[in-house]
Amino acid sequence: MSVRTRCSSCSVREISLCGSVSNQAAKDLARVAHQRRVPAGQVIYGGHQKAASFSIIITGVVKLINAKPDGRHQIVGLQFPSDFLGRPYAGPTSLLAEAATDLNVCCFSGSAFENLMRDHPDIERVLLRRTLESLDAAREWMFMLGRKTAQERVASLLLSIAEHMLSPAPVRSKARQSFEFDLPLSRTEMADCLGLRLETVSRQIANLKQRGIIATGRTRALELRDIVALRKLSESPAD
Amino acid sequence: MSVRTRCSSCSVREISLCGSVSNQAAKDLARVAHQRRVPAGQVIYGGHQKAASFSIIITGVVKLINAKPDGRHQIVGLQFPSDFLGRPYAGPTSLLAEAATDLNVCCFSGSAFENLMRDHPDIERVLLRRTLESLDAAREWMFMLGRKTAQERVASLLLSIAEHMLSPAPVRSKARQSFEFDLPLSRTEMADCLGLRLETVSRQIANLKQRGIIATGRTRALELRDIVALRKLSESPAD
DNA sequence: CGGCGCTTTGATGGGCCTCAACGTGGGTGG
DNA sequence: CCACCCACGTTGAGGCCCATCAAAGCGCCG
Repeated sequence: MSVRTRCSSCSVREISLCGSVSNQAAKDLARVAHQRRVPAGQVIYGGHQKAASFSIIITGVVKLINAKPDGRHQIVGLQFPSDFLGRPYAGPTSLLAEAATDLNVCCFSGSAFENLMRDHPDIERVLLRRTLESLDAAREWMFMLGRKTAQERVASLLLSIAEHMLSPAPVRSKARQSFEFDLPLSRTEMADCLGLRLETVSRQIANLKQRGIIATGRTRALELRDIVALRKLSESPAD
Repeated sequence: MSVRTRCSSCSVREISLCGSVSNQAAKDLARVAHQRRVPAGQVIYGGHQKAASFSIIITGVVKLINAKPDGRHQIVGLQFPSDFLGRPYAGPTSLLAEAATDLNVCCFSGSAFENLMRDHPDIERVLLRRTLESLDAAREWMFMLGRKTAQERVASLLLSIAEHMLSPAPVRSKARQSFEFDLPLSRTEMADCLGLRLETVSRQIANLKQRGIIATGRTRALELRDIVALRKLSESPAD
């Protein structure tokens, strides 16, 4: 299940935490790192489990879910390759991390990683930067949940996913006007991201398809045919 | 305008950043700190200003606003006494910090503080902890924006404000069943927090008043008469 | 074929938005 | 002192967007 990591061949090394810390810190991290595969649907960490572990996503997408006892829940974050996964200094929380797709992750045991954090301030510095960026992203997301229409929300989500799925290739690149990828989320999951119902998401996607702004293949395949129009729809309330 | 700080008499020292770092770091911070008064409505930092400064709130409340060119905006955070204010490693952002009430803040110049961060890893560690807590709070808020009804939202906001305004006295304390304080926000601002319209907020407050769960004085005075009922309403969709 | 999970599409209703009018309190200047 | 104003809050009436309920289509697998 776990194998020794070969960092030199890691596809996200350059842009992940490991690539942003000192050489010594990177070496120490590598010593306690193991690669793991995680099937879609598996919970990676939950509010109750004490022994948290930390990891870096190599391939795949993770949902962060805020779930309440009464059954309502809201996806409050998506994590993509190179993103750091885990909650240092964790207190009791209702947050749940679940694999949205099959994953490859680079995994660190909780205690080992926390010791390394203490020894290497630059790890903490990088985590601080990334956490601040997550906070910015969360606040952008909050605007969407509070103020955007259903159409804007769906357009925003598709763009946001596209930007992460296709990175480091920039979505704005003039070289191509069209982009294809597989959605990592079901309609239900998209609705859970957006504060909508799955039927509403489905209708909005149908609408975008009808306008020729996107196209969908059989299952989760998606093609963005008019990024400019999609970006416009993601920011203005009406057509 | 600015006066030398007397940390020994600071009312939030114990629970603020200064109180959580090493003695040496606290001394270095004190050397570059100045107290300032900020009138309600003043912008403390905005997306465009390069030279950010950092501060700790001593008294008063600050709104963090995500404002878009088309005029829509959403309050994405409230900051209370002892909270840290500022965005290290800031990039371009549409975020705006504005005084919701008159403030007393303890202010650090941007460059001085960033130098101190480099010299004292424990400052960064404390910032990381606080940023992670802000992220948790933001994700709780996201659930509210995505999934709660208007009534739940208003109840949640009143409770959240009460918990911060009355701290460190715990709201759950059995000693008192009723709590009074002045709301730091107008109806419009509350609506901006909750992703609602001000009329909706007004109606929900009227409803709570009618049930005897809260009482309002003439202006912004608020009394929570039945915390248990309010907490219940903040978590369950219907009555 | 038939069952299952996911998606799509339709019909209906409700919760909140929108627009509008009125009430209220605090400040100002005659 | 009080008329006036203005910002803010309250209350009412109507409509729209999205939730809800329902049913059918589609791809997959045994």
